[in-house]
Amino acid sequence: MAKYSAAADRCDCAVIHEDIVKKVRKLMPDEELLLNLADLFKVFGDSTRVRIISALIHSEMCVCDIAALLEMTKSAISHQLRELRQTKLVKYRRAGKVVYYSLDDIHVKNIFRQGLAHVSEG
Amino acid sequence: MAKYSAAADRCDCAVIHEDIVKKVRKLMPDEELLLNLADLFKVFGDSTRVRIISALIHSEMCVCDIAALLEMTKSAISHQLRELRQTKLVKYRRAGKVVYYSLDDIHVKNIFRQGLAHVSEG
DNA sequence: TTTATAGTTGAACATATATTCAACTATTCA
DNA sequence: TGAATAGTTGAATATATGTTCAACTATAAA
Repeated sequence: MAKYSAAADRCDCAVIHEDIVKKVRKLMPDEELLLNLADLFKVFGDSTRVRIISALIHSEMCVCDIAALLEMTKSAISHQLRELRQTKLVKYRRAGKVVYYSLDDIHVKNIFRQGLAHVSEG
Repeated sequence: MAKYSAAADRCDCAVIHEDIVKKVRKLMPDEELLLNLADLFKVFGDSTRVRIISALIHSEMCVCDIAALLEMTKSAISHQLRELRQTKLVKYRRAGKVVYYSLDDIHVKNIFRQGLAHVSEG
């Protein structure tokens, strides 16, 4: 997410409510934390990955089974699992030729369910 | 998110654990719901939008103030606010020339905080 | 009406990213 | 050892998307 570094070292308008801007600036989390937060949600923001997570909530699964379940190639699934691994949302164990993936975070389910509650009511 | 429709009408491997695949398939939410879920998280998955949400948690703000706070142009902010409007995560009211935005969903704060808890612990 | 400011919008551009394809590694079994 | 299967990986491709730019609307004040 390297944003365009050009131009935006100053906004193109006056601050209308300086007091509010100052107040909010103090209350907001660090820039870096918000970047990490956006990156976290970005991982959830893809239908393939969401479906993988949605599956792993119910059971540990191997790559082949996930591919069959989602009707996609092993390669496509494997690429997405790598992203989920790198962001530490899933863990894996190898048993012979088979690699089993499962959720690796207490927050994953909560974040997932919270989002699900939102879109379910919508 | 129109995925590549090509080829993927069948996975390129055998199902190893048919019982698990069948069981998980039954437990998973509808395809459409998961698509909506991914779209929801996608909105949170951008640093600019996350920063906007993070600001609006603390106070209603006008476009100019948000632009000043985030050191970005009004146009860039306005484009993102439109996305947040379309997904019904923010609402707005006009007062003269000024348009004030605020959060428009009980879930937004919860989803945000849940994610924040995750990245804060790391 | 004229001017100024707040905000919006569409197109263009640059960048990010998901899937495909082919080639590869790892493990099991004969 | 050789064949078969599970899974991974890098490059290429297609697509999605965030910011910029310029032009626009809306409102207020002179």
